[in-house]
Amino acid sequence: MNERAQHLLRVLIDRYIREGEPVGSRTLARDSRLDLSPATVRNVMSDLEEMGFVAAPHTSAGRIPTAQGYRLFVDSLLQIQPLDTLQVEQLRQELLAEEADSSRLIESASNLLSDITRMAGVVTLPRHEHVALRRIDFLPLSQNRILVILVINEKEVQNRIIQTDRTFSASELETIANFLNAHFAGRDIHAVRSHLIEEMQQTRQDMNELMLSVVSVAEKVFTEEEGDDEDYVLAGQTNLMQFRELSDVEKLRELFEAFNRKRDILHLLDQCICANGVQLFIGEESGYQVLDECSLVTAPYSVEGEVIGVLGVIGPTRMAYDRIIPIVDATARLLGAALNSKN
Amino acid sequence: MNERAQHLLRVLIDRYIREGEPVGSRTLARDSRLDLSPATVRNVMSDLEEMGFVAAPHTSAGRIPTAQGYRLFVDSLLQIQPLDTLQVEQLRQELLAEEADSSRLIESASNLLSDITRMAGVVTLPRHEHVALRRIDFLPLSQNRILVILVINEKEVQNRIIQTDRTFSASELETIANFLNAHFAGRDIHAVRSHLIEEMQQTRQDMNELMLSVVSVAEKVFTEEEGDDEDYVLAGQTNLMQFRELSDVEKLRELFEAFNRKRDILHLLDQCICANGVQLFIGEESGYQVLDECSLVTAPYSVEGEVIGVLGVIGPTRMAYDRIIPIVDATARLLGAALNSKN
DNA sequence: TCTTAGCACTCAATCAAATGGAGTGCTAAG
DNA sequence: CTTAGCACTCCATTTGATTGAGTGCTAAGA
Repeated sequence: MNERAQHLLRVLIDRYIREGEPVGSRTLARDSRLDLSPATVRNVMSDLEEMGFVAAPHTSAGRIPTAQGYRLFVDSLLQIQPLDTLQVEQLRQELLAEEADSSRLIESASNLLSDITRMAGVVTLPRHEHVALRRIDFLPLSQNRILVILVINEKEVQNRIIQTDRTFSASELETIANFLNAHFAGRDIHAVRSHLIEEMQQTRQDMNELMLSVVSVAEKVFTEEEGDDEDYVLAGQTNLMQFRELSDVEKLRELFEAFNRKRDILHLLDQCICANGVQLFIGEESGYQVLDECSLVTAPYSVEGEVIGVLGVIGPTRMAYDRIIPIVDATARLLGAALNSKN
Repeated sequence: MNERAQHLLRVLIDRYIREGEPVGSRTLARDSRLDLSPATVRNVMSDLEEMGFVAAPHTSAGRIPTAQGYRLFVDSLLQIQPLDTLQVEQLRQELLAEEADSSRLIESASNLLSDITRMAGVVTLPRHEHVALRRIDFLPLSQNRILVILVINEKEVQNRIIQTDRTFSASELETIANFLNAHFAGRDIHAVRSHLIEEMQQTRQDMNELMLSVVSVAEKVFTEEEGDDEDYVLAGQTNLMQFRELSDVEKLRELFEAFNRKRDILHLLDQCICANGVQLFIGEESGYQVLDECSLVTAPYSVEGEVIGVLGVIGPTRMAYDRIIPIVDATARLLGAALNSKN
């Protein structure tokens, strides 16, 4: 595939992204500034079509890029200029607009992505490789239920209600909490759990009742912690409704249901967690039919060098990749930094 | 307006709700079982149209109900049979499917509504008339920030990060927390606040530093508490995308944006809080253009006789009111009961 | 061998006219 | 008050014609 063909492909895609209409040979010949006749361009197009980079919606329409065409485009034809510092600074301002805990930050990031790209933004919740217990508290409720308040990773609060076999008094619970806090504050929560279980087995015989209670309660708490499935925050779904190429309500519905179902999208995002930079799924590349007309631009975000999540933008395949890619990239860095600074 | 006209209107609306197509005089004459000729029916229709209960999309189409027509229909023509105990029991099961705190209950309810009606479900967060402080805890973070954990109303946990003027040590914070817990546990949070402020003014001169700290921290906490704006949980938006009458993408987009904006919808829901039972907004009645093609069926829910929120269903004006109304009604009762039992 | 002009051809989109059918309004008679 | 009859309206669908953009192919030129 020669230089000229690549150039023409680039011009075609550029124009198609801007105008949204199939590009014919005459237009392309003019746009390319190559001083070629439409006929020659047609020959080139014919080749490109054979190679699968462009396609014609019908016999007498111009050509539009295929997913494969876009792929070549972003991989080798596209030069993306990184955002200048001013823009990055603006992004940072917006992201840090409010005094924010991590979950609010995630939401901000998602909104930010959708707002500035005018497409849908998505950010996975950060996964914690090691969950350090900072503090645990119990409050008795009625009917053998206990409200457990868990502070983890310095500043994240989780609470849940657990059901126990017997009634614990307030003072009992306080004792248990004190014990756990004294012995395990700062330690990894899974380590705590296994440690407790081990301890239980070793000292089974002479275990006092308190210890037993600690274990049984802690078990409950930490087990349920496990079930904390991964998840993401989506913003700007409605932005997707203004694109001509996504104007079929039924298709749109299926797309939105996929967003609600979350599983497929999560699966895709998971794949991006190991890419060390911006990664794209263009059209059918995703492997999910609902996303056939969409592209997903993602970047992992990390704290202290460790990747803890992925964020990205979802829009029609016909999107301004050169603009979107640096935005996603920068947002990922900023989010990582923000999560870090708030430690 | 005579008996016969009412009967015909009822039959027309019944049929229109089922079939979704304008009903002509011939069909209506047959359906009504009144042994009338189409011509007679036409005369009646003409009257009904003049009175504003039905309208013809165009000259040679049948008639469809107007908002006013639906209004008369639900107010005096419709007999809704309450759900039987079996169905109610099923509802209850689903609502209580999991060990749930109140926010999860709200979500369940919303999902439940959208699932069984196949439309959109909406539930406002319960507002707390009096917010009783059960427990307050502080954890120091870096940079003069403090993590505040607030347990209110026996079992709801809120946390926020506040910024203070000076650094508080862990032990200082503990002292403050102890003070607050000892003096104010169980009291209304607003009472606590005003009490603190009052105290501050009375003892301004000889106030010790601790007391000052307590007040300044508490002020921050309780002030921000104020900003806890009302909100709702929406489910099943996508269900709305399958209705023919809502198939215009642009309109749909506006509707969804209204859902995101929340303000207008909240305003509507607020109006329902004082109705003592199911309330409807049919089509234009809502006063919001985006809802022109929609109806909103709501019911307030209450705990211990006090209304604390509203739930409802949003769908096209052409909905099976006889089925929806009792569902909304029952769900409101069940949610109230569930919130109560979990006390 | 590559490029290009020329030409026939295809196909979507648009428009106009024709047709059918569902349903109405009106009128006059029962 | 009811109803049959009739003229009329309007939508929906089909059909055919027209247009224009763009293609593929071929043969001639560089």
